[in-house]
Amino acid sequence: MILKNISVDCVIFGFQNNKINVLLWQAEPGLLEKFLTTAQAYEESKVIFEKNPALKSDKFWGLIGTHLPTDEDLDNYAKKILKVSTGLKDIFLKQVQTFGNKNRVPHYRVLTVAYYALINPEYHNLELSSIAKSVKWFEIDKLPDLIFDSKEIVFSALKKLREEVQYHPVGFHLLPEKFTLTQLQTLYEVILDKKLDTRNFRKKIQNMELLIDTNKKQTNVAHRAAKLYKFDVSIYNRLKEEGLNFRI
Amino acid sequence: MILKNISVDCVIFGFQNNKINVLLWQAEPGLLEKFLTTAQAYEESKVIFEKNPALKSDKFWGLIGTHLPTDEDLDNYAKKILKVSTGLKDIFLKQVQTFGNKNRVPHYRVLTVAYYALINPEYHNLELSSIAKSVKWFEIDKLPDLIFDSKEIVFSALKKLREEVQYHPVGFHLLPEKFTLTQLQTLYEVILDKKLDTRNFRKKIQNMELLIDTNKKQTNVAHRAAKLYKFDVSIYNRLKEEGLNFRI
DNA sequence: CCAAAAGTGTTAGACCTACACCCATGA
DNA sequence: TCATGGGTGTAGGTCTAACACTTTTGG
Repeated sequence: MILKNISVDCVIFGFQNNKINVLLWQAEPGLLEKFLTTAQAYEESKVIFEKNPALKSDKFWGLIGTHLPTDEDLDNYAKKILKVSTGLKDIFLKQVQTFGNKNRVPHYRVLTVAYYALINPEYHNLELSSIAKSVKWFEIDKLPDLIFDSKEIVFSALKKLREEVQYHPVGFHLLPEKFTLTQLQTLYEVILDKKLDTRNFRKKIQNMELLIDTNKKQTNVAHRAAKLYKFDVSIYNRLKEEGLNFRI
Repeated sequence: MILKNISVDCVIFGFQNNKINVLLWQAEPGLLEKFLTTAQAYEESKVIFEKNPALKSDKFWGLIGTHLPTDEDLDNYAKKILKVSTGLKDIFLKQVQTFGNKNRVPHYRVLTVAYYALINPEYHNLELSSIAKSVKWFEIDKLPDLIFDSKEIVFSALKKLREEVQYHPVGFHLLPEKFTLTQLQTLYEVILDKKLDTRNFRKKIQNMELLIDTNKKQTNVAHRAAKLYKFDVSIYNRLKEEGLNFRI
């Protein structure tokens, strides 16, 4: 059984071509089989699809999500959606907000609990293939037409990320395991939409002692190869609790 | 009609006797009439009450809230709950999080969208009288037994407040319109659970230029009377957007 | 040897921390 | 005149902002 009045949607962010990207899908009842494990849940969801032409149109894209099955914990189910749509677990995932205006979805009263996830680019192409026809990355400033109030949800999630990134070390989740300081700086510049001073940025980062030099370097670049860093998990965990000050 | 799977609960914070207080109630179907305007919504809610003995017990207290009627916007309905339970509008109110573990409420699958509100002490006694027998302030560290996972919700809201207060000028909503710097400092000390240095605190606050001297003073105090300040609404609005750094 | 990005240090000003005494008021 | 809390300044250290050139690499 599913809860007809509640959906769980994930705003999945990636960082590619120096842009924030969002993973969207064109949901089809066929795809839902991946999520909804009982035949009944699947049938119930399908009925909802039939009633909303926008859900089936090729013109509209939507956030990855489904209605919440009655036998699933909320946070866990968001994780499950991520796992199925990207093939990944242990992804950074956080509840954004619940959207509940009464006319946000035509024909039904649906509250959407929105989450945002941050995906490491090493995994951007993994597993998407299995449901690839209708799942696609879009640059945040070139979003297609989105169903219902999904655009509002995406920008609320982005706003939340932008806030979060200033006070907690979450941005790192958008980078590969080993990254250069320039990649990190560009990431912050893109999220905060602001140019940063390279020397000051490096000093600030290095004072946090969050980064570990891997003693490796980029290869095959037509310029001086940059050092690769990873981040120190224990200091990361401490900073996550205590907060940090990244107002640069 | 109400949405049986969704409730809206408010964690209402006040600041009294130099403690954070929370407004709780012992809900009775009778009280619900104040919220649920159609007879049908009222009846449906009553049935839910009948099934959960904890809801009716005198031993347990709960957060102020009800199930969400189908014809109410989510955020607006939270405001309405506040209005009815405290008699006040234009209160600071913010969504905290949605709680959705599957067994958090016995017998039903209910997701709770939690909000927190900050109440100015000038209004602490206003209007409570109308439903007074079952609505009461409790100090945060002397909470009674709470139904379901309400205690977890209260502490999540407190954690959110504690974070919020460091980066946005929200704490002021817990003070009367005119307040002294010592009151403000005590408020921050209580929320952050940390002693602050008076001289440094005052310098920091005054540098923000958020406070306006009202040219008034306390009266009838057995010590030097403190100046009364209010805060500057335009600077408040700017800081609310830009954020501030109150990590003291 | 050229193009491209990596990497680096200093200075001036702002802000933060720690710390102790006098002032105004009502009882 | 006493008890109570209100109110203030300074010095040392740390953090921030602004700023330009040299290094390394592959082609």
